[in-house]
Amino acid sequence: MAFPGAVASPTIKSDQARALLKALAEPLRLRVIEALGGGERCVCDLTTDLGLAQSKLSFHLKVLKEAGLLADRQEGRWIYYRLRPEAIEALRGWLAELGDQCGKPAATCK
Amino acid sequence: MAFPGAVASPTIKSDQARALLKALAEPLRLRVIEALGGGERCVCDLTTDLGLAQSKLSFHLKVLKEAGLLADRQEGRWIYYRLRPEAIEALRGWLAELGDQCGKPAATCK
DNA sequence: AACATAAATCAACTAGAGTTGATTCAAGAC
DNA sequence: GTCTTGAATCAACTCTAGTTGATTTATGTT
Repeated sequence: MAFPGAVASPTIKSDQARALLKALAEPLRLRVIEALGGGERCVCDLTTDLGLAQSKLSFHLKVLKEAGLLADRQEGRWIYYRLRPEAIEALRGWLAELGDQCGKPAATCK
Repeated sequence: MAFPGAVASPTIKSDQARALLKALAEPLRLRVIEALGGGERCVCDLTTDLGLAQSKLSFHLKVLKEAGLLADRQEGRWIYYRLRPEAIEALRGWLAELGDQCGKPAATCK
């Protein structure tokens, strides 16, 4: 579980952020994310939409899900994946903190 | 050059975003970024601060620089690296767009 | 000039991430 | 029950990213 007991998520840890970054930093996975931007889709549709081998897509969906970026849902024999915008928002928050580190009253910060 | 002719940067492309994500998604590189959060430092200080082999650090600094996250400056025989907060900000902006895709009047978005 | 030091680069190696095709598992359909 | 289909899993392989130690380049010192 990527966000154990997380509801909103003002702060995530460095490790969680890294998992999100790593998951997003892959061309195919980014295409999957973008494809799911338009809404929930089943794996079968995604394979044809993106023109990917089934096992390949399955591998990347697993990575994205484990990072917390996707959620899934079963309906009959189809499995639907959808984006978890909270994850992206959490990453944005983390980046904001990272950016704010400098600009603080730090010693050598000029 | 990571941001050709970029000044602020309301919008970066998917490829640039991926380069940033990939660069940040590495434990050592994240440590470098955090170390530079306190301000500009020379390579020699970073090696001792982070306890890294020189060539190893040099490799990662190059990746970070090519992604646009760092800038460097020479002073005598020392080379100082500093954070480029614009890059982080650009990534945040890109993530915001990504998150906004859903929530739009898209067809199957429920 | 010779020497010393900071940092980048290179070649050889290692390890991890992604791919491939086959197999397995589960949920209908018949 | 058997058959079909959607999706996950697995083992073998490939490829890329990162590591290592040595070398090179550049700057400054003596």
